[in-house]
Amino acid sequence: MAALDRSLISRLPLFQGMAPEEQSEILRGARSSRYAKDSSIFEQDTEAHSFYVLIAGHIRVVRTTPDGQQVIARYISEGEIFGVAAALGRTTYPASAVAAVDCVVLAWPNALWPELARRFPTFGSTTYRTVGNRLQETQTRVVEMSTEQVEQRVAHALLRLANQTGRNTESGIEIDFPISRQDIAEMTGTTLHTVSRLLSKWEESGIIVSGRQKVTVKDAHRLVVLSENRTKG
Amino acid sequence: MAALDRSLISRLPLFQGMAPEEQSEILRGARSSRYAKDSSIFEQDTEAHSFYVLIAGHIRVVRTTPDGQQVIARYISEGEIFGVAAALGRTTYPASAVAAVDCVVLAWPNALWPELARRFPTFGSTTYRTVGNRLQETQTRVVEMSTEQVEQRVAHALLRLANQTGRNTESGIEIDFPISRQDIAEMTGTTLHTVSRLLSKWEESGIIVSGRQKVTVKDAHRLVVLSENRTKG
DNA sequence: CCCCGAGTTTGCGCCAGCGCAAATTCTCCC
DNA sequence: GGGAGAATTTGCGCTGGCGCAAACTCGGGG
Repeated sequence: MAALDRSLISRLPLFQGMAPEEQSEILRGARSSRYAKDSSIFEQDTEAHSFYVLIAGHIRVVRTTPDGQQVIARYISEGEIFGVAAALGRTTYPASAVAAVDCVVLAWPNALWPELARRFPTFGSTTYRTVGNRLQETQTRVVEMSTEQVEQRVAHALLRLANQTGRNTESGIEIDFPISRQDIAEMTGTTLHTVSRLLSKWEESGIIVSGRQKVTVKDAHRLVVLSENRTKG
Repeated sequence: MAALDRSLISRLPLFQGMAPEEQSEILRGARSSRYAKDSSIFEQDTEAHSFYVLIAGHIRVVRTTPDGQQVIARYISEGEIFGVAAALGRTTYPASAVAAVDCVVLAWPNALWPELARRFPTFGSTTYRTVGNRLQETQTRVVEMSTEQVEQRVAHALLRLANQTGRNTESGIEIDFPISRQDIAEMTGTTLHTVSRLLSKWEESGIIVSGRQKVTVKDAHRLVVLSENRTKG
């Protein structure tokens, strides 16, 4: 903890509106760790012992089916809380969390959750607001998978990534962590082949530029048009 | 409230492990209402003013897309809490709730949530456990839609309905509220035609019997086999 | 600097499941 | 008891997107 930049941490949305001494109190219970790229912070279906805040990096939350297929539930960005099994009364993690790049996280033992939530209501309600957002996002994804074509879903996914984790560069909005065609396929319920074909097409028409594990959105507006392109119904 | 059977209410899982006087205290803030079949308890995207517990009946939670397509998010059974926007810091409902049959519900003004959650931690944590379950179920649904064929998804949906709201009869497990082919289609991301074809096939092989807005599972085991039948991957 | 392997692209054939349309059967209301 | 509308069934043709396979390309490690 001592090594971490306190001012950086106190700027996190999770701690907004809390007095500095309250923040310190909460942070006292945490321990920080680093995770190398591709290492896992926790594994699906294992005993949940901690909840986390991502201080630096990007994390992929993945669910694996019994026959080994993977589905990416979401990406976690800096400042977000994750692995909140404790807050929802679960004893195991429903998915695995894997570092998409080298990461720094804070971890609290689950045993501390009840006390923290009681003593710092802001902390609790911010967490539950996050849970609410995720529930709604997940439901939105169900709706998309039920009603949209693959092209629209991939367009939506890219737009979401660009908004949540996009970095503005001279050439457009670049997704600032390595993401493969396979990853995008696992986010949208399709195959890497189909994603590759779509990205090729979009690159040809100047909507994006892409490379190995890299996508830059050049023309978000046209992507929005694609994502709304009704074909069913 | 006075008219309602107190013993029935105190038996709800939501109130388990609470002293009778605590239950009374909580119930004091509630008001009960009836909703006729097909009437809506609340509407998507409207200001959230209350949270609810279903005392009797079945409720369909539906999300409608901008172009009018509907997706059934879930069914609510007796005893479940729903419309918990307040607990998740939301100001509007993300979906509509429609009575699948005539219903009786208890409603609390959202303003009461913080106080209730603070004074009755059991009540709060039970609610959040429910939210956790729903988040996980919703994610499971995303995984299913990503990795399974339509036949498996419909089989899963029927099994889930049979488990959650099934009524044992001499001829099998009957889903005890009216459910159309269209409803099943909206739960599984397919069309009523495809659902109809599947149910016809299953009826022919004796796995189910079905009629107008009615499905009875006769051979759950074979349905499980179908739901696990790997074809992709 | 070159090689290896992971990531990507692209072609080709096929089929699950959708859209459309029409016929049929309940069920409830008059 | 009969009619009307809603729900369901079924046929048919088509296609989006998947599976398979092979070629290619990039980037990092030796």
